[in-house]
Amino acid sequence: MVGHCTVLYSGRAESQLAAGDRIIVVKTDGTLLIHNPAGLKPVNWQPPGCAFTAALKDGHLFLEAQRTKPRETVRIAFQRVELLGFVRLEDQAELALQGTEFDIRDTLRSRPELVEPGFKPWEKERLTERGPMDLYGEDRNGRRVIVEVKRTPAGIAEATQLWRYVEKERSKRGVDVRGILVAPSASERARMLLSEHGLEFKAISIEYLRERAIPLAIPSQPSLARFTQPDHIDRV
Amino acid sequence: MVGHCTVLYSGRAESQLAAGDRIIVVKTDGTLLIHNPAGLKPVNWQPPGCAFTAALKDGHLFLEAQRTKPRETVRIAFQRVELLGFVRLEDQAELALQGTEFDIRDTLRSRPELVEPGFKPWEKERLTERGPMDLYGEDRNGRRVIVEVKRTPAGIAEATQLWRYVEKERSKRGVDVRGILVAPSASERARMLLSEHGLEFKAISIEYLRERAIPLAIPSQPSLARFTQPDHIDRV
DNA sequence: ACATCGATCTCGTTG
DNA sequence: CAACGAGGTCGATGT
Repeated sequence: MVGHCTVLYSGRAESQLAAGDRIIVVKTDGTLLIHNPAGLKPVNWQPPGCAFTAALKDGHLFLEAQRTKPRETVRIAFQRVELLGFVRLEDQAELALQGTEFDIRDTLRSRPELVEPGFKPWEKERLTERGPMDLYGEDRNGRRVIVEVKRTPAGIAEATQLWRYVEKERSKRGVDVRGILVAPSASERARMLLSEHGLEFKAISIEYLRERAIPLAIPSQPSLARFTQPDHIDRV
Repeated sequence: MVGHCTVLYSGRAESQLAAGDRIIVVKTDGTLLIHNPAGLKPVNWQPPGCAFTAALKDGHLFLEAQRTKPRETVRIAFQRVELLGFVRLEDQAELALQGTEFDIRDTLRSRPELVEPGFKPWEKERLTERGPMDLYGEDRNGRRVIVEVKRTPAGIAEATQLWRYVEKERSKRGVDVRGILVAPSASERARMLLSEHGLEFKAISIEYLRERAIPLAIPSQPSLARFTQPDHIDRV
């Protein structure tokens, strides 16, 4: 739908939105999206699973989306409906995505020398009382090594995360536990925190890793052949 | 737009999406949204600021959205266009939102006794080399107090965040620095980490705080009167 | 149901 | 511009 409307939200927080033109999407799984003319994120929304009620009063359309757990309500009052389309959609396809942290961790597990020559990872996602460690193993000298992997530039929060794991492990096993933060880069403060606690940073090039990644099985999609870019392009 | 299409994404990561029916939204600020029939989040997207190119080839529509910084491309190949609407949207309204962490922090700053009787906060956000602290001040005995506020149940990450701030302050000022995590609740592991480092947890009720909140100026919106729920409701 | 963590996070703020 | 942190985060995974 497209229309001129006001929006009220009440639940974990509260919000009010005065009259304006918006794009509204209602999905069959109980999702509601209300989009401004600009911006990526919806100005208001409701996650899947909510119940819709609609009503007409004085020639105006009202739409309400309610969900429980938590109890939240979004109410739309239309002053004018500009466009209303109804389409039954069919979509079996699943998104194939490569380049996630998960991929990087798997690559490093099968090519541990990229972290450090002699590194022997024992486990990935080792669960501890301080949370799950990305990689856990030992170095060439038999010292315990905890590795935290990031696909984006690491900040102080990521350094702190590694510190959290290592500190507990050291208190249990003694000081002989190393911690390595593996990321494309690290902020100055992140490096500071690492060095203050005897932790290490290892820069990795994502592009380098991608070349060395275990080739992932991409679902066969003959239709993708259609993506050959055409010769003539019209600027919109 | 609504149509049967395939989607390729390449940029910070890579993705392929086989043919299916989707809802596509193109905004004038250079935003692209591609939505599955189900789910809140778009299956593919492009943030504001990208350039669109469109083309027809063999009777099929192709749409490409490209942005720089980082260089990313989303390409859509339509097998069939089910619906195409074009509307010029006008929207001056700004969302008014209450109940954020910012609101809670302001409430606690003007009613510091809700954190602890005798607590005297000094500044709103104290910027340090370990990041900005929510509240900083002293208790009734003149001891330094660092407060980290959360509006949602606190986990180990939130406890670690407070720990990060306090640890640095202690190393500079001596051990006499207190840290208090203020949140609706805290996980078992979060409480464990706090107690292991001499930090404290203070439970607050969001509802209680909302009642005591400084009344916020809600923008005058006469149109909101239209939100009176109608008598007759039709279930969709 | 809870806890933890990644995300093509996005978004605002601040230095 | 980078960095840091919130988000009505969402969503996926494991206990």
